[in-house]
This record gives sequence, structure tokens and C-alpha cells, in this order.
Amino acid sequence: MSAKQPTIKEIAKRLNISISTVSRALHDHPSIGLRTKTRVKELAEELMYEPNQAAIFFQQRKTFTIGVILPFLSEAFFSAAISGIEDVAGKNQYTVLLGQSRDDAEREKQIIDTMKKHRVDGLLISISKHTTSYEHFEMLKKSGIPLVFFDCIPNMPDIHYVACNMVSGTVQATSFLLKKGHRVIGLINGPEKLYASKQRKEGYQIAMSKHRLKYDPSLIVNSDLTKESNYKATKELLTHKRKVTAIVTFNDYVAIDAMQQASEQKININKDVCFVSYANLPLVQHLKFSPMASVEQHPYLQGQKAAEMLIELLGRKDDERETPGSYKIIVDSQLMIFPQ
Amino acid sequence: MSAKQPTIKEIAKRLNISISTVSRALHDHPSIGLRTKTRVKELAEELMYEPNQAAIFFQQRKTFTIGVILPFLSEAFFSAAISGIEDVAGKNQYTVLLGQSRDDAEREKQIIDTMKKHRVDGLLISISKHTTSYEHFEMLKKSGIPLVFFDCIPNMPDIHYVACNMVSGTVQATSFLLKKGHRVIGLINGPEKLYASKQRKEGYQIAMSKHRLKYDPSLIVNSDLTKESNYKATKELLTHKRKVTAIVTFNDYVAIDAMQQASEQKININKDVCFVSYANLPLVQHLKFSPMASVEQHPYLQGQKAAEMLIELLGRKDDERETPGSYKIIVDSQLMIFPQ
DNA sequence: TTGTAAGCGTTATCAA
DNA sequence: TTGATAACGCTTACAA
Repeated sequence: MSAKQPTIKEIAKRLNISISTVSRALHDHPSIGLRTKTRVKELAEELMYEPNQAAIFFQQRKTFTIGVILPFLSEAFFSAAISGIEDVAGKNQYTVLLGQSRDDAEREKQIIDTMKKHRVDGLLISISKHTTSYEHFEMLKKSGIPLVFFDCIPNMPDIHYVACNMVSGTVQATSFLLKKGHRVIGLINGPEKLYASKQRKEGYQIAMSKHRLKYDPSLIVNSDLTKESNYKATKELLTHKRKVTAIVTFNDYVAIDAMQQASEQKININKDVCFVSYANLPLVQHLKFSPMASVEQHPYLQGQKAAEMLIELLGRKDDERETPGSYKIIVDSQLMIFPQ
Repeated sequence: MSAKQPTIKEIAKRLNISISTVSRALHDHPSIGLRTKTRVKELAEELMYEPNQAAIFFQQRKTFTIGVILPFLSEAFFSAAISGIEDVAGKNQYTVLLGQSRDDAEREKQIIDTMKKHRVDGLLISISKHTTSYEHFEMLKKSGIPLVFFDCIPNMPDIHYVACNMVSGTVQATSFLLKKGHRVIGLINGPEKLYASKQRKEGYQIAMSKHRLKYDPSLIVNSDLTKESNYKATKELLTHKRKVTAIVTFNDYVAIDAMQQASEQKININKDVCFVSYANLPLVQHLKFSPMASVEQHPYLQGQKAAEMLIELLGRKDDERETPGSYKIIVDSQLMIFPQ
């Protein structure tokens, strides 16, 4: 049982040759005689030899591991994203180390520490919504660990990232409603300081001005994305002095709460008040109340792109990596309209 | 930029002492003079020294990494389970390497290979529903890598596992319906060879016999869990010669399809035909049609338990690990009844 | 209290 | 075509 794994040394001893010969034979080094090579390979096979990656990682100062830090895997967006990451990583012989921040800045910091300890070759991060200080990211940069952000990105100069352009998604969402004749459209936005919220706000404003409508700031309300806050925001819009006939919500979860709340107020969902949202949850069309449309953010694609970017970065020689500036990829969001 | 990480050698040189002294100072070894210790620690701090874990892993023949292989992170069950795993792992200084099999046996095998290469200390596996041969698991066992299965476990002797007793869950589910007066209850089960299906079947039979009702095999139909297959199974039950008034479904996803199908046949959900299911998806109560109850399988808890078991196994000396037999933990499932 | 040195498994450089 | 040896960074038994 559990006989300890054979090493090249073991093979060398048995064959009465040197370990370097064994190493080379195993690597198909051209200078090794066919005879020796076969002998080595056969014995390796027989002993079920497997190179000790730990030793190789150590020797090559590389772990072939990338760390992925994201808020919640339970959010469909992230589980899709990590699949994209995993696929790209796997194709490139990299492996994925996982850490969920649970939207807790402290936890995020701690995970980064652990990953640094584990000497991941690089990191993919979607920051927690409570992360405000960015020192830990700076620190990583300084220690030469490449970093690619995706989806939720910090407001820092010179970072590599992949993100979705929420502005255009929001323009589409709002325009969709405007074209349907709505004139008083509310927006339940996320926390004000979030970049994602700023983009939605901007998109909303652009759509309004495109349609030559005056922008009414009181139609945008912020929620901290808890159920209570979502309810409150919804009530605020539903009791607005102007009659709100359509609401754009920060994401599908917010939409669920908003529609629930509206329905309790005897409002006919998507009749009296129309809803449009973001995320495009897999189950969204099966919901009791579902929005008329939802902005797809292509999480799998974002994951792929981010992983590709990171691996590209990792492939470079250290000196090339010094290149100033940063990579950015913007994935276009897209309004998915559901059949009614 | 990216100055390469300092080593104890570096510290030793600067302080003109030996590397072993540095190593010991950093580890608070009792035999080191307070003076030297402070000097070492201060310099380490200043240089932002961090031990090279890759070297340590190599040296200690341990990576403090556990591999987790599961079908889909997009299933709420698994994303909850992995959170439990991650929490326990983190508390014990372990880190989590992720692999999704996508219910593909080949992929599963390949992930195992990669993880073995990466020298994970142990593995947590929920097998893919298409895994039929277990050689790769046997192989791991032989190479001395501890293995703990959770949720979906293979039919192998002497394995460690954590699983949910679906029998009792099914007894509860079926009894719930029986108590409501239903007499002709259908079961849309999963693939026949799945252990989980066998348990559900058994539970169904037990509940029936407890209520002194004759078991009618034609009321159990199998689905391969695709949408089409779910539809087909549903139709079969709805056109059964006996009038089926309640249906238990393999899980919430099946329930969604089944209720959709039933509704298209003008059947009044939970009036004409009542539905009960498994999994307790977080969104289940927000669905257009939701089952009257769903069996909770405590994924987070299963994840925790499995991780604890594995870490316990890892903590042992090699000789203790030889202990024959195996650990099993059965987590009780529980019927969650939703307010109507 | 501190230093020396072996060893973990591999790759790579240099010699033979 | 092959072998000896250093090196990667760290821990630890043994010496001093």
C-alpha cells in the first residue's frame, strides 16, 4: 500500500546509470541512445513513475497555478465565469486555486496572503463590493505577481482587466423601454461608489438624452442590494410623484425583490410597471415574476478572456513584463429580450 | 519593480550569520538568543521576507492543497458545498484546487491526473453521473492519496464518504403527500443506475408500505435529467391509467420542467397535481411554479464534514492511515415545506 | 547559542 | 552518448 512514489534517482540506481541520463531519457533529449531511452521509459512505466511536480515547481520557480478570487460562487455570474477560467487554464496546463471573498474586504486580503504564500503564478480577481483600500493589490504588483481583474474592478491606474461595458447595456435597456413608450423610467441602482453603478447611471442618462428627455435625478435610487434596501428603493419609486411606468434594476436579484414588492402593492408586473434587469440568471425565465428583458454580461467569456490575458502575461519574460501601461478588454453587454 | 523575493540566505548574508540561525529565529526556536532573533525578525520584516512555500512543500512532501472535483459549480448544491469545504480548508491552512467534471467521466479522469501531478494532499470528489469505471479512484488509493467522496459516491468497497440519506428524505416527501390524502403518487427518478435514484426508490417504497399501500412500479419513471427526458417522464405519469395526483421529482430542476409540462397540459399546479422535490434551490420559492416542498440536503454541511474528514485523514501518520475500513458520515435530509 | 551539512527531486551546465 | 555536480530555498540532525 501507498508505496512511496519512485523518483528518477530510484530508476537510475536500478538501471545503473546516472540520474541525469534518466532525466534526459524521460524528456526525449536527442543525445540519449535509443537503447537507454527505451530501458528508462519501460522501467518508468513499470514503476508508475510520475515526476514530482512539487520539486519541479520549486526548481522552476513556477507553480502553474493561478488564483481566482471572487465574491460568491453561488452567484450564477461567477460560477459561469470560473468555468471559462478553468477551461482556459486547463488548456494551458494551469490549475485553479479558489477563494471566495464573500464580499468581505478582510477575507479578500487574507485570501490574497494565502495565495501569495502558495506562490500562485498569477491572480484573477473580481473585487468584493466592500473593498475600498487597494494596498494589497499594489503589494502584489510590487512582488511581481501578475494581476488581472474581471467584472468588478478597482479604481486604480495601470491595471489589467476584463470588464463588461455596462453603459451600453444600460443604454439598450433604457432605450428598449423608451421605444415601448415609457417616459418615466426609474432606476434601482447599486451602491453609489460602485463603478458598476456609475456605468448604469451614465447609460441611463445617455439613453434619456438620446431621446431628448430631461434627466430627472430623483428617478434614480440607490440600494445596498440587501432585500430590505431593494424593497425600500422600490417603494420609493412606486410612490414617486411622477407616475413611474418602468423600472430598470441593478441585477436580477434586485429585480426579484422589486417585482415581489410591486406585486404586493397590487401592481401588475410588466403591465402597470415594466421591469428590465441585468445578469440574465439561468432561471430568470422560470421565475414567478420575471423581467421583460435582462442584460447579458457574458460571464463565461469574461472568465475566458481574463484567464487568457493572465496566461499571456505569465508567458512573458520578466523583462518584457515591465512594459508600462495595461491591458483592457471590454466585453459588450447585450440586452436579452424574453418572449412574453 | 518586481525585485525577486528575499530568501533566508539573503538575510543570513546581510546579518553575517548562518541560514540555519535565520530559519530558527524565524520559527521562534528556543535555542536562539533574543538578540539575534530580533535582528533577524526585523530584517525579515524590512525586506518583506516571505518563506517560499514551494520550497517548503517540496521539502516536507506536502502541498497543503486539497483538490475538489465536482460536476458543476453552477448547481447551487455544489457552490454551497464548496463554500463549506473552503471554510474548513482555510481554517486548517489548506487551500482548494478546483476541477469541474461537467459530468464527463473522461474529464474527471483527466482532472484527477492533473491534481495528482500537482501533488494535492488529498481529494474531495463528487463523482460525475457518467462515471462508471472506478480505476482512477483505485489508483489514487494505491498511490496513498486520501480520498473522500461526498454527495454522489461510487459503488466501491472501503471508501470514505459523506452523503445525504435520500431514503429518509424520500420517506418524508412521500409521507407528506400521503398524509395530504394522495394515493396515486408518481416518482420521476434519475437514471436507474445512480445510487441517488436507488435511494429515492427505496424511500418511496418504504413510505408506501408504511401506509399499507401496494407498490406500483409503473408509477416510477426514470429520466436522464435532460429537459426532454423530464418532459417525457412527466407526460408518462400524467397519462397514467391511474389518475396521478401527486409527483415527487428527482430534484428541483426536474420539478421545474415537470411543472412547466404539466401547466402546458392545463393542469393546475399543486391543485390538480401536487409536486414535491429535492435540493431546495435558493430561488425555488420565487419560481413561477414551485413545488409544495423540497428536500434539503445540507450541501454546506456536507462540504464541511467531507473536508473535516479529509483533513483528519491527512493529519495521520502514514502507518495509522493503513487502518482498514472506512469513514462514513450520513447527513440527514429534511423536508422543507413552503408556505402556500 | 550558533554553524555545518545533508537532503528533498528535478533540471541544467560542464566535462568526459 | 553519458556522468558528476551545482543549484533551487528550506528544515533539521549533528557538531562546535
